Amino acid sequence: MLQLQRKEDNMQEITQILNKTKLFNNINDQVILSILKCLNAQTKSYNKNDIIFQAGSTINEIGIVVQGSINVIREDFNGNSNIIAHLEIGDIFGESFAINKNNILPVSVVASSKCKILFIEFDKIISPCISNCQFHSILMRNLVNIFAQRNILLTSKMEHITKKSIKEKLLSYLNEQSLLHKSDTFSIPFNRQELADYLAVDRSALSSTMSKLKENGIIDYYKNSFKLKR
Amino acid sequence: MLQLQRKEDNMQEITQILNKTKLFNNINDQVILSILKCLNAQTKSYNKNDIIFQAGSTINEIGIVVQGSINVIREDFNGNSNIIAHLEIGDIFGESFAINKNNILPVSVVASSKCKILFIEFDKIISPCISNCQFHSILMRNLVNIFAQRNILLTSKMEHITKKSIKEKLLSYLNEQSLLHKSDTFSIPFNRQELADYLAVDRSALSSTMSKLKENGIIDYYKNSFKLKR
DNA sequence: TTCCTTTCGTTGTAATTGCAACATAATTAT
DNA sequence: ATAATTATGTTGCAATTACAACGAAAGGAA
Repeated sequence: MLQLQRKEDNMQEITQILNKTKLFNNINDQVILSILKCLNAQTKSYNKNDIIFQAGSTINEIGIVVQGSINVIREDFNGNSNIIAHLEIGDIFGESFAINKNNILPVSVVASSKCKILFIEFDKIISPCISNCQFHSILMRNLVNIFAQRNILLTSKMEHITKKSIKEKLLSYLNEQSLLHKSDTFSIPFNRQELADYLAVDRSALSSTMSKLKENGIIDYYKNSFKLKR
Repeated sequence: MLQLQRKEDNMQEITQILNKTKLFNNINDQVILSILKCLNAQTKSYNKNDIIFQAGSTINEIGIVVQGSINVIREDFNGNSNIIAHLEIGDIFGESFAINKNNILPVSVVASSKCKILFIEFDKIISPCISNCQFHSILMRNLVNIFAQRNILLTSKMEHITKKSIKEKLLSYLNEQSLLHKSDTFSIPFNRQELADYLAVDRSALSSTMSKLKENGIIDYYKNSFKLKR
């Protein structure tokens, strides 16, 4: 059963958590406090398995986990539910959907433990506040930054994954890394398993492909250090 | 050779184009004109093959195609260039990178024909303007909407594509469509080839998979109308 | 209608991949 | 140093897929 508790929380505790998030990046604690007031941010507490957002609905608030953890799940037509993300303290959710009431949630958000969520109305973030506080625009910029960053990551990942063979996927990724490092020699932030997961391929098949590429003199590598040859 | 021409354009013509774009959605022509002035938007003309944005650089302006067309290309380490997008009149580019000077362009933008680009400084969009014009926030909202929309599309596509078999990819997609239509019967906006491209699989292999699923009574379909059974 | 074009389904084959199982190397803990 | 754990490489096989080629069906145009 869903149980909600709405109460005035100690916002100072929450501030400690928020100042480590991307949304409140570059904003000091006192200012965070005043922004929270200005935005009329509210917290709600949930028990394990309580539904925070329901698939099929629309929302107008973004959520930030300030205690406990939550799962983002998708239920298929047969009722099988699938965890597609696990979010912990400091993580933000709902931002892509809260912005537009035409966006229907394709997933549900469920408390995976006793947790506390800070909600902020999207409208209040996006509209200049009455007092026209100068830090509002920093918050706004941080928000757009979060979107842009995720967009860049998703787009480039998509480019790699849509290639048809493991070889192509890998080289697509390595080429991008090479470009970003402006060098044919660079390190990547993944181990083999993580790289395989990122490229959505089997780890051993990836290892095998890498070996062949090394054998053919196309790449060289040791652990997570790579060199593109030719 | 790169040839730039900067001149005062007939902004009224451009307004006709802009009012059909997502960025200037819900903004009428006169207001667009005043926004363009407020943002000090500038146009530049390019000849075919001129470089508009160079990979490896950083940018602080978004671009909107108002004449001709452009290509987004990625060059690999061997110098082979790959067209990854073709943009036409009304299309926006650079928005994910202009927001943050730490974001290095992994792609180049090149004129694929004689073209004219409208540039708007991202800072001017994101910071409240001095005259605090009321439509600035609409523009801002439209921008964030563009980000959010693309995010949603990319995220769900990613979810489907990362599945390992064609069957799983297809069912993942169909389940989502079913959820969005809130029905087990629905139409999709793709023909077979487009669906195959979207899921990054071979068309005939997709057809074959679909036939088997129909045979096994898991789905039913006719052209682009589908029904999930059980 | 008839012709033409596009879309879709089917089939066979070669190639690729996932998977499991194991070997080896590297890292960490004791 | 030794043991335990983790990361990486290798191999064979079964399953899946891409690809090409073809034919049927559907839709449009003359």
